[in-house]
Amino acid sequence: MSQNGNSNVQLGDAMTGRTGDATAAAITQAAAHLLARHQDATVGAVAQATGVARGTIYRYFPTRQALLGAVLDQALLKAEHHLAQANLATVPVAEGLARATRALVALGDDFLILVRQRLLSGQDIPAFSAVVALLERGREQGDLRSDLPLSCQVEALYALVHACLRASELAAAGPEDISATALRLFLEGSQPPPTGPPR
Amino acid sequence: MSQNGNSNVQLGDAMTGRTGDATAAAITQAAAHLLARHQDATVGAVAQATGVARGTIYRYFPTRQALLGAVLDQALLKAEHHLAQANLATVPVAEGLARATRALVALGDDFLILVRQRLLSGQDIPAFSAVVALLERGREQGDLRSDLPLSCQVEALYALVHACLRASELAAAGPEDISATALRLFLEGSQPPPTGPPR
Amino acid sequence: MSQNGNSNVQLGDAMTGRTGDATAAAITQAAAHLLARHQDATVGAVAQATGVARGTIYRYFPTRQALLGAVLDQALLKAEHHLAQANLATVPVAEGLARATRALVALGDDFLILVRQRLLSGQDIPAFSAVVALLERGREQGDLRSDLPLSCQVEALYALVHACLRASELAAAGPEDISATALRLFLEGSQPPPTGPPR
Amino acid sequence: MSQNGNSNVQLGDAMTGRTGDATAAAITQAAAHLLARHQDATVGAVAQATGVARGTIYRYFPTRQALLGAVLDQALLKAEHHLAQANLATVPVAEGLARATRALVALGDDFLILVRQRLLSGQDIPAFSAVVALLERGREQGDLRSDLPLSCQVEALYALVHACLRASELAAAGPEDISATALRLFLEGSQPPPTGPPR
DNA sequence: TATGAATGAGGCTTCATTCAT
DNA sequence: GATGAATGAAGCCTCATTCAT
Repeated sequence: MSQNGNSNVQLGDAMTGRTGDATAAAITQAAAHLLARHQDATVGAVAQATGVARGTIYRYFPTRQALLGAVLDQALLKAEHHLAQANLATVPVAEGLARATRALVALGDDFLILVRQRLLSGQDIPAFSAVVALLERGREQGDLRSDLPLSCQVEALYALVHACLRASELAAAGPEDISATALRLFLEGSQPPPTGPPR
Repeated sequence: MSQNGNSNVQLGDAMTGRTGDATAAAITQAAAHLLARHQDATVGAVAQATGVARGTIYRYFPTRQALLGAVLDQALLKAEHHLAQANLATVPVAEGLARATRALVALGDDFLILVRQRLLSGQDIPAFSAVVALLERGREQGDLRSDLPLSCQVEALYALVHACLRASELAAAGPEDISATALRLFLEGSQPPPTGPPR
Repeated sequence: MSQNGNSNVQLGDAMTGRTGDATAAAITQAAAHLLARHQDATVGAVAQATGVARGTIYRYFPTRQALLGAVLDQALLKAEHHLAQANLATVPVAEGLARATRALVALGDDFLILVRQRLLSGQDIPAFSAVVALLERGREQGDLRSDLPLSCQVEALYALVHACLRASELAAAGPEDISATALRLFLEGSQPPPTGPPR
Repeated sequence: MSQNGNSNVQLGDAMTGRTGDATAAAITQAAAHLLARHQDATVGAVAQATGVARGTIYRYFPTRQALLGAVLDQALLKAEHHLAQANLATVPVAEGLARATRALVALGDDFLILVRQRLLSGQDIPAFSAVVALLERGREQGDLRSDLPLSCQVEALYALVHACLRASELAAAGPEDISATALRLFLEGSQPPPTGPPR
């Protein structure tokens, strides 16, 4: 599950009623927000954003790489959770694509992180395998065109979600609008609909 | 013309034997190649990729920022040149889009650099204004759907070119295939064609 | 009080045990000692003289210039303090000159630093304005000759203190001897006293 | 004679009528002017001030140190020449001091260079030995006070010449004024003359 | 446990020096 | 003989990491 082998401490602190995990979560969350924008955010910046001292980061994550790994793990976990809840394999392709797009948009920062990781490592993100499987099924069943490489369709979907996420950051659009736009661009493209206005 | 479209080796001045310009060009070219992939490429890495010592970089570019700026300027210049040659404003929208896509793909590394710069600065790249104008014209003339924000369509086009460039890096596809795929995904989307089986 | 006149160790905060101030003071002190001799002393040299790592310098002074500025500021502060305590304006000129000379000699390294700064910047050191005022008063009251430019007399006083400080560095003379010699050279010159041995 | 062992080439160029020494002299002259002000002037600055390329410097001086040595040698030579012409040993002390002061002032940049060198190396400048001998003779013959260390008097004379040279740089005074002022400050000090107004 | 001080490796930049033309 | 390109050693600075409190 964890592709980085990070297993955070999970000791309940009976005294203070505050778990070490709460701090760790705050750190990864702040880090995720920064890393979604600057892949080279410094440990000091993460500490400042979290509101703790630099040294505290190292109490929870032995190295910067470990922190990055934990952020990735958390993003993966969230992605897996969202996509698992979408049950992509059990619904028609059209409905599955709508759910998948909504799920990816809902990931927000974590989607950006995972996609960037994909770009850097060149490897597929395991958490997205359900999406790839959905596209494959769509091609087999004739719901999606199959005259273009699958990999291009995968990239296109991610890229469109990314683009709409970014474009909407300024436009103050809600997640529903974002995912709807991304999905329509993915399926129908930018040509005008052949007959009548788009449903 | 290479996939990068970089063909600026200007050796061969038998009179003076000056290689200064050639060295500067080699540096920016190597830097562009690296920066298209790692925005934080080291000056040492650029030097090594160019095959010169670190100090030599500073003969031509006083600071790292200056080097980055030169790479950007060169990319802008090339983009302007390619797009100007495409005469986008004088042809039908469909043909214009085909030309624009081919031009963007031909930019190669420089396209990646410009798009990343756009992402970081949040500002439009002036060299791409002809493309934006083309999309606007398409929307006005009914050649493109106008029920989605223009900015999303702009982002989508760039994102699809980017995605196809990247996807093809492994697939060893030629620029013609890349641009054709990007254009089809942009116009038609991933739905199967309405009538008859694909091709 | 040491020949350098540096006595700014401010330890002793038993509560917090903080040593930050002490480290900063140790750094500026070591830097002052080096800079009094080599204006181009390396940050590494300062670190070594202080007994800390190079990076530690940057905990306290963001840049080398900031360190130099802090050393200068400290020298100015000490000079102002010493000269203020001398009450030059409230005593006869002869007594004032004796006090001023002793104060300048007591500054030690800091005097050298300020004088060098004066040489480089070409501007007057504000902390020395009381000395200039004293010389002016002496000229007006007839206690000092006024047939030579004031600026030359100012320079002469500084130069003689400087010279005697330097000359005594090898001769292991105490500050009293140094300031007495400088004062006599300044007032009486090197001619033999007209009648009888010098008092 | 040369304390640095530099013996510059002295080949007459029959073709061009220009000796290599002319270039070397131009370089040392420019270097002397810069080094009198910034002891850390770069080779590039010297080249620019001379109006030649950096590489040309290295045709005449194998290293930066060699160039500095040559500048020093030239300054020493000039000092020896000026002081030898002054015949200090053959005239009364009073006249000797006047001549010595004029000679030192006449050295200009070279005086500054030699004095700085003295300060850095801590060793006496051989070219100034005639001045030291003159001061010693003055002390023995009762023309100069001997109740202060000789070294202080030596330092004082140099310091006063230095101070007056510097003070006059702004005041646009001629060498005669400068040396007269320095000499009076050295001999009589800053006290008002005992009887009657100064000449 | 959390903090802030300290460290040192590595990146940017300058500049003395060498080399080919 | 003169030039400008190229090099590499150091110096400045940042930042990941360790340590003492």
